Amino acid sequence: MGSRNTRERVLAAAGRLFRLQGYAGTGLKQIVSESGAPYGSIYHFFPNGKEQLAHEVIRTSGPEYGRLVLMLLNSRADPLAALEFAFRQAAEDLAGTDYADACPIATIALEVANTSETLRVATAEVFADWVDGATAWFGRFVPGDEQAKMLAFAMISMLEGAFVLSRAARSTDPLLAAGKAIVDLTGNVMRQSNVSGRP
Amino acid sequence: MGSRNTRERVLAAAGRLFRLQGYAGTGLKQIVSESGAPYGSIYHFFPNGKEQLAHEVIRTSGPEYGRLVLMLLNSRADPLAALEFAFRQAAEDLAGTDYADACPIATIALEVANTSETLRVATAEVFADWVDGATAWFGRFVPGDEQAKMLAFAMISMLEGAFVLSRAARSTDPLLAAGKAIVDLTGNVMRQSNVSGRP
DNA sequence: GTCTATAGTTCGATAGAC
DNA sequence: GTCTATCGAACTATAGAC
Repeated sequence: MGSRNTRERVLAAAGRLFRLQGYAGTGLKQIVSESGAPYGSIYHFFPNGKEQLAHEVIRTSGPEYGRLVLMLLNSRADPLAALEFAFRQAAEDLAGTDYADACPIATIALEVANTSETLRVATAEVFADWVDGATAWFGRFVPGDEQAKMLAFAMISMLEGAFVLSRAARSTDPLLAAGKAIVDLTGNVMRQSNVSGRP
Repeated sequence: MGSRNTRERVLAAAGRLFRLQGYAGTGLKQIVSESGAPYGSIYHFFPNGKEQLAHEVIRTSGPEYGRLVLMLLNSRADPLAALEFAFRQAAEDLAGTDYADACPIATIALEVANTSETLRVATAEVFADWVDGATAWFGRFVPGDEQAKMLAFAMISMLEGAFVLSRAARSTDPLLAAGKAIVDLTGNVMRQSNVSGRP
């Protein structure tokens, strides 16, 4: 049966459209139209309608994007080179997709923060997992969980914020500046911990 | 005549609702309902309808928020204390308004980045003005326009991104961590420029 | 079980009463 | 000029044919 296939095509189309137009700005008709599925499929696979569909988009594309970023970070042995590479890659992906492929859940997160408790919690859990993963990654290079967590918050906030500015300006400058900033910040934290005292 | 008054009440209600629910998620009927204005007032004051209304919201609340942040930064002589104060104040404002009062145009910016060229350009211009203002502010403490501009991008990106995470988690932790990060980063840049060479 | 047709509501926008 | 009533087109959700 193409069931499983249809379900995933609907999810993929919904994810793409939510990223591009937001949650409220995307209609179910447009989703089935783009995925080539009949309208009834939505309520067959997602009985709770649009909210359940968005919930599954958040819980699939969110962790998926987190794994992608971690993979970029782990592709370089030097942490500073890895950070620089990850942000440059994010910038190239963004510019190469007509400034569409940024964070898959940020627009939804802002839209639903005060309108749907269910979806807000789902986005919060995704971000929390990202912070945990990034904290573990930074923990390999800086001592102390507080400093690693601070760098994790800084990196993710910087990435999310730079996505807002870069998409608005249709320029990779904010993302590249954000990459330089997190590289500088991380380098300074590493340097401070390697040197025990001051001359 | 209460005309001018009605127009501003509509603008205020629209700004409030766009921040809380986004652009696509807010209906014109809800805006006139909350502002107490008759429905026809929208098309009387904003002949181009919803898009023109959003355009004016962006071009009024955007610069207004930029001035607020610059005022917070200028309220302390020490730049690091000023940065720490501004981010702490943003965190308190957010928590004190049920996590509603974050950036007035970020949600709209993400929603319209690929759907309305007119509104995208409007948000881009607001962000560009913020970056210019912040670059001038940082320029008072670090030498070189490139470094000041990098810090300006970093500060604004960090603020915007931390707003996303803090609103989703209903926690001020991301904003406070972002504040600590930009303080550290700025302090390091200032220190590096005060010391001419390395031993 | 898969899909179509449609109900019921709300949207942005406008015509026309006053 | 100010406002009300309503339009046509979306929307989400569902009932029911096949």
